[in-house]
Amino acid sequence: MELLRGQPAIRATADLLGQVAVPAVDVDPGAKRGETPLALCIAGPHQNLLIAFDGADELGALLTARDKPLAAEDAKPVHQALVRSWGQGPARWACMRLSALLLAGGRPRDLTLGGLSRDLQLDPPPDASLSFAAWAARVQTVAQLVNRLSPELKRQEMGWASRIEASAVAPIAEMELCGMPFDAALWQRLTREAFEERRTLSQRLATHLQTVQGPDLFGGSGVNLDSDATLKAALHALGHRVPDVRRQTLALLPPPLGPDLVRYRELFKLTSAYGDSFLAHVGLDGRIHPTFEQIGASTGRLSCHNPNLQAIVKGTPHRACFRTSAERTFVIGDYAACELRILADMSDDPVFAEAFAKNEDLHARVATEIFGVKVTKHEHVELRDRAKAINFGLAYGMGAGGLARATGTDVTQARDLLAKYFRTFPKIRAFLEHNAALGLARGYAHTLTGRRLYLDVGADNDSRAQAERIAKNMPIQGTSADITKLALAHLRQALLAHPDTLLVNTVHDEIVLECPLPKAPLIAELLRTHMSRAGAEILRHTPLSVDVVLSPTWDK
DNA sequence: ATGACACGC
DNA sequence: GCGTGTCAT
Repeated sequence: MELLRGQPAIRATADLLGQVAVPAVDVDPGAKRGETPLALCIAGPHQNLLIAFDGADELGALLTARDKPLAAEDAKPVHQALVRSWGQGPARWACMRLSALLLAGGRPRDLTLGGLSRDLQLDPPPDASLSFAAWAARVQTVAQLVNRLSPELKRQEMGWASRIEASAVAPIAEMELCGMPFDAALWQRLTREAFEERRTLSQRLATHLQTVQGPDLFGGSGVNLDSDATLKAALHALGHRVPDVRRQTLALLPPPLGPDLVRYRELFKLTSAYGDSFLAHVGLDGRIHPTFEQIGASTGRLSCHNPNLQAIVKGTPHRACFRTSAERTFVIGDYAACELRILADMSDDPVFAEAFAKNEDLHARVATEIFGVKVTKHEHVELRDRAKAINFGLAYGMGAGGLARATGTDVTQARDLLAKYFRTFPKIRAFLEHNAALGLARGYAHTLTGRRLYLDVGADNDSRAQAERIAKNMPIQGTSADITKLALAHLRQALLAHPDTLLVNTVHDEIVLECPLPKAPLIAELLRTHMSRAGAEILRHTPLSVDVVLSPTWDK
């Protein structure tokens, strides 16, 4: 097969782009791993081109400057390869994987090219490693599949959700390339200190526990503090009848044993998850480059790994290791009470609506309504805490059991509290129960943009209750994900005019930018504008308020 | 491989 | 409720 280059390649590409609305593209496997790209394949359903990837800038402009999306089997790595070689990529992608994931709606499905071809009764694609011709045939199959998946998404009322996913590919792909600026030396120092403290603490704990167990061969206590089972046994031997060795349980033990054990477990976490394994993810540029899964959770939220930047402990020195250079700053945008505002919008509850319109302290307002006494951040704080626990529980789809665990009460009391809550907010109860009934009847829950999550409803009561919780919660959590993804897409386009400003991270309802210090106020306004605009596009009448913070480190 | 735990939202 | 990562079994 002919490998085109130079002017003939550009002419052929222009021809193909004129004939095919959404052509599929792919780059060679090495290019996806970050090596210099060798070859590019562009295909329509009935034609294909193979092009030598030798720095034809004109080709890049041709592919990325169009208003229409490009298609790919898995768009993110292709986008990254295009950005690495041309400094730019298209604004939207018709990604076969993401489309199939949306249609699957949380049900297990074979997302490979072969599997999807079989599902849609297309000819099985050949093995790409066989030849250039086989590769081109595969890319052609991608073009055919995307042509079939797109109308299916529309038919299932997921056109809006899929357009959001299509425009979130570029910002997410570019965020991975950017990474977060990171102070590895500081991290190393913190880890070393944690190791030291852990060692001395483990020696002190050994002398306490030794009294029952007796010293082992090596003079230690014989109790492996890192093993839940042995630690529990040792505590039983000392007469502490603990049900488990969770932090909350250990905290109740008398000093110095209790506090020491709590601190030890803390340090254990810090030295394992945050030790050298974390440093392995520092790139050659000194920055941390995680991997984002665009539809990582069944609700539509992103997931993050290697490392998981969504689980960095707040309020610890470790967080300050994410730090910009002196002449730059983070601009951190955070949706305030996002899930609750979505709940307010979707349920049309008047009290919630008023509280958010006036920007009141919602937890205090809810507590005042439920308990019939005036509650503020200072008066009757314990009542505010209980209201807050319910509000959070609702946002996360907790049942009475979960609420009891969260508040430290028994299930009866939790049920009581929930009943009181729903008497006070009948609209919220109606909305949640409507969602549960509709979800079970239709077999899926959905967000405001049409994103679906299919429920597997078993025969038993537990499985039914589980499905109901998901049906109540997914529309809220999933709509939050829709909004954040839409904001990422808007921001990516807006930041094309600010090449010195980078999109570096996102954590569910938070977006982190990095820019030069002098333009931080401008970027802060831009971040706030686009985040609230995304909210306004999806929610019907509840404004989303966005807290924006400027900081050289990643804390708020 | 799996369960327990701890972190985030 | 949804995730990821670590360790011990």
